[in-house]
Amino acid sequence: MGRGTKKPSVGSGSIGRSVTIKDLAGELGLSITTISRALNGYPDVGEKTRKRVREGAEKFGYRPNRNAQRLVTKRTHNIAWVQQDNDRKFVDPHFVEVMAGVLRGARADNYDIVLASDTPEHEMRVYDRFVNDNSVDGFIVDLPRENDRRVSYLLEAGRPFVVHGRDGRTGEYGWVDIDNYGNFYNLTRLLLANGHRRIAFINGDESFTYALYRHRAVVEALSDGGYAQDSVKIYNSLHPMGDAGFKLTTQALGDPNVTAIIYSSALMAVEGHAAILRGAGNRDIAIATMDDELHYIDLSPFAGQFTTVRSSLRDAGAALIAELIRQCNEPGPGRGIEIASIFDVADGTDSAVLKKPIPAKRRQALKRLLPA
Amino acid sequence: MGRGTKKPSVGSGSIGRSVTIKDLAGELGLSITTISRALNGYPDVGEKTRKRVREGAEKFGYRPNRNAQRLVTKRTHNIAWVQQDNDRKFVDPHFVEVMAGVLRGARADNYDIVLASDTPEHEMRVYDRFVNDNSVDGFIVDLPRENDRRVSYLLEAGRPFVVHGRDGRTGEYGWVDIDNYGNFYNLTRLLLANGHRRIAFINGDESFTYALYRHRAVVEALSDGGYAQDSVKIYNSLHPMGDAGFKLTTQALGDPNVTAIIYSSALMAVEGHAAILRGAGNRDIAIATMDDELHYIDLSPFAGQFTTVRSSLRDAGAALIAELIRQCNEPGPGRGIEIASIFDVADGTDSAVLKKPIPAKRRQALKRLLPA
DNA sequence: GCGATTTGCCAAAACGTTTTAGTAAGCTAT
DNA sequence: ATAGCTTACTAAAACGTTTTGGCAAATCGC
Repeated sequence: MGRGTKKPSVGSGSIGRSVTIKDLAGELGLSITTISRALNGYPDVGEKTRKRVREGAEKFGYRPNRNAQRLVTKRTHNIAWVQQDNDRKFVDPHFVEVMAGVLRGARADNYDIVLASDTPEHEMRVYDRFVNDNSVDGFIVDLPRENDRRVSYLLEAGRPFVVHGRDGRTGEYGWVDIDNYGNFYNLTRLLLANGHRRIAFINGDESFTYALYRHRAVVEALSDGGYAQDSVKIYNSLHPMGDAGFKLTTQALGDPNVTAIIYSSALMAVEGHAAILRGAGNRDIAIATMDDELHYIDLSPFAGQFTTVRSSLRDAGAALIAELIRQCNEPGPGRGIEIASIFDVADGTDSAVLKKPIPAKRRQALKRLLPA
Repeated sequence: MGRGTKKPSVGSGSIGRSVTIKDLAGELGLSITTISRALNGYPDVGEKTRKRVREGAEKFGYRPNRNAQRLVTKRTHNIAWVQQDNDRKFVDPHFVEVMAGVLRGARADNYDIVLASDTPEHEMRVYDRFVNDNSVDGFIVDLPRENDRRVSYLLEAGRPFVVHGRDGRTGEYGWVDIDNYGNFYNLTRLLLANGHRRIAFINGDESFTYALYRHRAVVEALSDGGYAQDSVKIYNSLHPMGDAGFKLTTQALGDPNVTAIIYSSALMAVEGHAAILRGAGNRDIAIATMDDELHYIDLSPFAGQFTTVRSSLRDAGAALIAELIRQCNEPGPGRGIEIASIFDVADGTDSAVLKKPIPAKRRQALKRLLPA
């Protein structure tokens, strides 16, 4: 018995059933317990036996069935990442960059990413499914809004998750973010200090916190410096990519007094630059932009021309998955991680103002969630 | 017995173990067989009972453990998609668009996408892992090269897979592709017929078949029409995004006789357009480009100005997953699916030439793999 | 040389489903 | 009334691992 109790696998074998731990145990004359414990590094296996098992596994092509492992260990080594299937903006190209970092980090710890999408109305049922069907260990949450329902849900469900960005709530949860407020506060101060009195700010969709905080930062930099609120005019690109930079820049240039434009994304800055060349080639417009180090938008030709705040989205992705895996391994609340940003000011720009700290009361509003 | 043989779940319950089929069976006074068969639509369950089970499942929040299901059914409803972690070009932004289509299609059939990456040297070990550990039902293969090793491997392994693009081999495998050859053959003919005698072609990385076939098409359109081979100069952007369009366009404009530029991607066309405005604003350069309907590059402002060949990458993604799921359900060889493309010629362009078919011998070379 | 400890291995239970192979009860036709 | 059929349910096996608890042999201390 044992051998022969089962129909022999059909045909060429390439598609036949795979070799199981029982097969390997049979071949090596060992128990399945020993195979399992040998392969999983338990100390109660002799070194000779362990070697024999390793070689046998290699020779017979034994690969543990992932589903059986998951069933018993209750760990899947899978992380869910749910995208909104929104007709206007399905997935942001910035997402690709974050994902590159996430995938690289995941690989190091043998995790995979499970991607799914649903419409905004039904988005939560995907979380519900993943929370309840034991198919993932944790979640990545993207593009948070204030008091994001996904965060509330996952906090309630008690599952590991990390947010890329902050959702503004008080209380502990895992996030990875840059200092959106500080960066745009400083960018605004910098332009003002350099004499710009009419600035356009081409921001993203302010229903997302990253854009909301940037907006607040710009407004508060004005009031803190005693400048008129109409020193900055804010344009929003709800669809933050595409020709938005081009169109909104053209619109902004309609005001002949504008001398500087701040962009929320390098993608828009590059398009905006084209619009400036086309529509206002004779005007000298200063460009300041967030630079997420999108690998497919090379800003190097504009070095010295644009003022940039640089922070790698790929690094953010790596930090996201690292924190998430940490949460999967050690129970307890999630941690917040702030990623550094680096200023590169355009040639001829006086950057002395950057050395002055942002007023404490201002910082506090958004810093309160930072780890101690 | 039944009730009480198990420790009650601890505390608040939110993080407690989830309700199993056995729990539900106990609550409803039915066997687990009946629960399973009721929920899975088997006919040998009374309608009253089925209703009671459905409502009970809802009430107690029963969700089948996915890993247990997968273990016994040997179907995961997961599809693997492996990305190359290549420092230069991790993931192409076009990828996002395809993924949007794939995710939407996957959702309809309750599939999820499992994403992983590895370096080019180790790429195959990821396929090896997925082929052998029972964690996915099939594969999506991206950006094929000629005689792609991934295709060879999966064909050998006998696993369902679909290639986005063709790898040039004879023999049956699943793919979804546009007619790269035909589209660029026609684009070239069109420009030649409209009097352009010096054309720049800004192509992608020709180690990928999509770009290779486009190159061949352009060359053969010249020879078929009896034009000198130097009527077209080909530039390659190994890194097909970013400022490549800008730089290569600037380079192409160095030849004062150039009157038309063909782009392999709208992303480059838009950048190239900026370069033309900047560097050759006074010259009249015709632009023709592939338009993949990238949602974040809106070409509508250029309607009538650019000649485009349009085909939705999102639709391609939907076709990819549909064919893959078909393969998972019915054994047998994969099918090839060609996605339609639509020409929109720039205002004032004579498009009569497009009505003439491509010479049969030309078509044949690339058509041989099409389904009958 | 003998009891205690350590080493190296294993049988069986458990994980949570689906599927197989029934069976008992209720009908139907004669 | 009974053989046969249908309906509605179920016990038990199976999927392929990990983990628990144990046990025999080898080693150690003295």
